Amino acid sequence: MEPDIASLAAMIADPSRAKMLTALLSGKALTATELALEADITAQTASNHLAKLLEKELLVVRKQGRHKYFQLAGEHIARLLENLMVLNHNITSIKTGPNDPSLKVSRVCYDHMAGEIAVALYAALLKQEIIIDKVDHCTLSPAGERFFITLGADFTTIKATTRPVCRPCLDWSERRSHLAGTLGQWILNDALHKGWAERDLVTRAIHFSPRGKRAFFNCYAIV
Amino acid sequence: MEPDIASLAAMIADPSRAKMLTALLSGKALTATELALEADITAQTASNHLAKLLEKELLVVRKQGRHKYFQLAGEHIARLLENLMVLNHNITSIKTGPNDPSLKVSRVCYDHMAGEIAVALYAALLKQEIIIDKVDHCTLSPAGERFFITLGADFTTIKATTRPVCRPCLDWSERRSHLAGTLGQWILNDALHKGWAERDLVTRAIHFSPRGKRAFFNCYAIV
DNA sequence: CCGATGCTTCGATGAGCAACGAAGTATACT
DNA sequence: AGTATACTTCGTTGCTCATCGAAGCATCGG
Repeated sequence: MEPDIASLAAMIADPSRAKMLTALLSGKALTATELALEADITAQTASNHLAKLLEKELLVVRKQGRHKYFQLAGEHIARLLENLMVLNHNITSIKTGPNDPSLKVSRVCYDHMAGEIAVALYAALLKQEIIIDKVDHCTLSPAGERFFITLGADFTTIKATTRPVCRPCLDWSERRSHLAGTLGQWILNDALHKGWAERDLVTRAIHFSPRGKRAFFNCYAIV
Repeated sequence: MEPDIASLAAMIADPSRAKMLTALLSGKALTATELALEADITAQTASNHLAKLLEKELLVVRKQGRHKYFQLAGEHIARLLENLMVLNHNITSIKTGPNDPSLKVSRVCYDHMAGEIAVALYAALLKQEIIIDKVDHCTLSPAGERFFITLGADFTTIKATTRPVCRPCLDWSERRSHLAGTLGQWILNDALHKGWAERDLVTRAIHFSPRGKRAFFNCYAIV
């Protein structure tokens, strides 16, 4: 028979679990109590939910002393969640984008950047033909690879995984593509590493310093 | 705040609704009673579910006399459902593929082909460089377009929509890509039109005649 | 060791909601 | 018109499951 999509969807259908999952979209590993706080429930119920999410393999866990660090089981789960956001966003809301303005400008999407700046970056990379776009996918051009090497990117590690290097990821606030994949990951890490931006300690927001933003825009020729 | 993915997921989380939705993955428009039968529930409860699915815009409806024909609201919904299938499939079952052997061989996925044959077709198109694959996307090569024109394809209509012409769609039984998009749609319609295959009247299965299968394999050089 | 912290198990409570029977509305067939 | 068919509305029932309090286990810090 057809596979059982209901039980998987049910994992996301509970509001508390949904809150936990979206919190984990930050890519950070969070402890059980942090997730309980995030979802506004007690530790007991959170424990219950987390057990279910583990059983269905939406999450993985790493035990460290008396803490348990939970993470999304992989990019595929993150993609599913973002997919749901895009669909639901298109459906329910007139007002576009998140209410929190800093989330709208720049935020983390699993392990890469999303939001206005990320969408502008994607457009800039396209314009310079660093990446080549084909409706719903993209590739890195040879010139693009050279460009990133001059920035200090190490393509032996970027290409080491089975994950694609470039992947367009639909931005639920902008409804346009931004860059995911290992290269998207590298760009975020690089910007953080160079001190151009910092991750918010509680939300998914990414805060650029004024200088950092100028440097970032200059580096990638974002207009 | 973050968008509300829970309520959308809840639509799919109910087993009866999930059955209806998977039935509609056939791409066919089904009436309320047909869907009630499919989900093994009475007409009243089905009516209830369908109202919810309409409200959340997972379905669209066309009224025709005393019948109401329901369809998926678009390819985006179909993709979401197939995504869920892939994930759930990878997670829960050891045995790969559907139990029904004819579904495993060939079935409809919204408006294109899926299953063993469709996966073999995708591989054959790749090998002949009719389509160019890049991990998670693909494009039609110029030679490929000429090839399909000799088969009688009309690219003015194929390219008329905003939908991509080629799109890889992960096959939940084979765990490999098959071809979606308007070209995937054309291939299915063409095969049906030429009498190589017929759609099952009740399930999503596609039945190739022995001659039809030979002709299909020969046409696309499937090995 | 002992208290504090993080997480889990158990049992009870309660709310949400899927399900259906019964009755109502709309359309079609003759 | 009159009956059958398709779908909807209403009210009731009953089950599932999220929630939390209480108590338990594990780990850390002194």
